[in-house]
Amino acid sequence: MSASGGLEGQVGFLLRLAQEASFAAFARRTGEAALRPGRYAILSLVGAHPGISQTALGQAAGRDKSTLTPALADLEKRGLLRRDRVAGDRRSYALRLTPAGRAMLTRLAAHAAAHDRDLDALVGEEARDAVLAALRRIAGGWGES
Amino acid sequence: MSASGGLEGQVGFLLRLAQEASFAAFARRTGEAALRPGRYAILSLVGAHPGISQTALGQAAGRDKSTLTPALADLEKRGLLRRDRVAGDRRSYALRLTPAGRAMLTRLAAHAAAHDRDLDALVGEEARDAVLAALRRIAGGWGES
DNA sequence: GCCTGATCGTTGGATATCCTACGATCGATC
DNA sequence: GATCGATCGTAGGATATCCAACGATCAGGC
Repeated sequence: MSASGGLEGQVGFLLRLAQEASFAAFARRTGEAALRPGRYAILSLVGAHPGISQTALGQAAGRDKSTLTPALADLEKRGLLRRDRVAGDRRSYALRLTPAGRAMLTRLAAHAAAHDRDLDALVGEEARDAVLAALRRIAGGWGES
Repeated sequence: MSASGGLEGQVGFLLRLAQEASFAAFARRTGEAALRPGRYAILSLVGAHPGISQTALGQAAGRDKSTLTPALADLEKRGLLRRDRVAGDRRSYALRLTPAGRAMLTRLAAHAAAHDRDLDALVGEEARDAVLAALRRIAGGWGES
């Protein structure tokens, strides 16, 4: 970009392209036609925090809580997750994976590990830590170390 | 993520968070309430390639051509860009910035340079090149070097 | 107990994305 | 010149995103 010529134009643009390419490669790898954006993150987070609320899940996922409404409905409909009302607080749901959800998460996690190795090959194991650290800083206060 | 535990879960997730944070910071910096996703990229690319077609622009921007239709209509409506039919090919438009569009691009480019320096401060000048190279590789065949 | 402010999750609306298909147009072939 | 395949850009549809506002519910203070 002759007019801009800076890192921002490039890093912002590259971040977007890299994010889309990474997700597309991951989706291809899983062969999961129904793998939609955020599903793996949701399954991972709920798996790691059984009983988590939708508000807390949204915060952990970096997504608006209203974005989760249809995504959770989809996962529930597919039998991968269930929502139970919280005792003593009829406003809230406790989210938990079903056995099918755990099985799906296990499969996706295996694909994620393989995807991880592909990314290592792309980026180089040495640069990996630097890239992760840089992304965390760019993301801002996320997992600061 | 206890279940996943891999780079993919993290790098994919981090790429998304980093991309959103970078754009949000850039938008705040420009103070341009009307700065919407892709506008800067479009202005930059059209500025650098006067006469470019919508199809070529979509390819350069990494966006579907149908995504550009409303974005270009918006920029045209705001008087920042104009679309002229191509002589000898009534299917195509030649895209060009207007003087107002060039002025807008100049302002945004200045903000982009400042944003660039902020990113340098976040990432560290030394890591910068490594990060850019890594993002290019992850993005796949984009500006391979 | 009643009142008030806060919270949870949903809904509606606006915007952005891609995919498919379409009409208009072009280029090559006969 | 007519035909056919390809291209350009648009439209429709589906999905994902966030923001604001809402109804139901909860907690704290009086």
